Amino acid sequence: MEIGKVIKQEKFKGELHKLLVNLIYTANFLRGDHSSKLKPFGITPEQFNVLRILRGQYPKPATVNLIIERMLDKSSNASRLVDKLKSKKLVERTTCPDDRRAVNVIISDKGLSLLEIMDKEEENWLKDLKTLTEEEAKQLNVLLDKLRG
Amino acid sequence: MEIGKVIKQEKFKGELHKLLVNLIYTANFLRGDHSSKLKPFGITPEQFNVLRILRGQYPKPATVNLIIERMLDKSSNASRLVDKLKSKKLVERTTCPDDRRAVNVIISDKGLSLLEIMDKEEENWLKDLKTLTEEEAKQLNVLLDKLRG
DNA sequence: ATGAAATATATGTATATACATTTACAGTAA
DNA sequence: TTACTGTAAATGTATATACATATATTTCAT
Repeated sequence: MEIGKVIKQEKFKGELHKLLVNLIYTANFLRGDHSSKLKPFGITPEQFNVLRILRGQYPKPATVNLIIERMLDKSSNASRLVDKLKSKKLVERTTCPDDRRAVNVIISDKGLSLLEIMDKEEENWLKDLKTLTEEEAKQLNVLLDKLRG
Repeated sequence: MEIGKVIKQEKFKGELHKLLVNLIYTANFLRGDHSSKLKPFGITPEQFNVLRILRGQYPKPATVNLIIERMLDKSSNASRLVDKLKSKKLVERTTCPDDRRAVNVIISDKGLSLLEIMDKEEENWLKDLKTLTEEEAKQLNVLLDKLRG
């Protein structure tokens, strides 16, 4: 459905303005959707994001800095997110021997197997979202990249 | 910059998967940007959103329900947002005489003039984002609408 | 080696969010 | 009327977020 109809507000100052509204609405929509898919597994989208970053590094450790650098939402508090994941035993955290200010965070076996289960869930989620062709998705990616300048 | 480079993670399970990541990243990016533009005026993007909804209704009042229906982020607590705006004297709230469960919320003169100032700010913001042509923005809008199914 | 600046992470704290529950009222059927 | 169901908004509460600040180290200039 066209975004103007969705939010019952058809007045926009041009396509770019409409696009901002559309993007924020769509991202919230997707985040809510994603969030409810993850909920049964007891993790939030941000925690999921961190786990994936850690799996990307595995078996190398990641520092909190590396996590921040790669996170989708920079404003989240990576240190406390790691804390949460540690208390769920999904990651392990040790002080970095080379630089005692830093910490080495590594995804645990439990974390890896949780991600494996969730990979399948994500596939299903993507299937539900298959309203776009691969070509259209590609086009969207190009335009979003361009939008960020 | 291409999203894979931005988050230093080039492995995606296809364009659709990449798109989800790109959308969430881009929306966070825009929200952060918007948020910092609004900060000098002492309001958050969500409060701004509510003010705009109220201006759209003006001079008719809006109920909290109408606000929720039109908000970009449904999860926000509209009742408390209205509270915040009221304490800043940007809106007025009265119980609805026809239905004493409901409230009539209406944007105040102070709220209207704040929005007028911010309209100009938003124009500048949009100018900064003019990396897309009107045609490309239009195309993005169509694709986002399609994505939400 | 010593102190100043830079860096990595953690913490304090105010505010915001998510979600369940409550309160107050309205509509409706026996 | 009474009791039942539905609805609008407000509230309680646990958790999360934003942002400033603190702590512990490292680096670098002298």
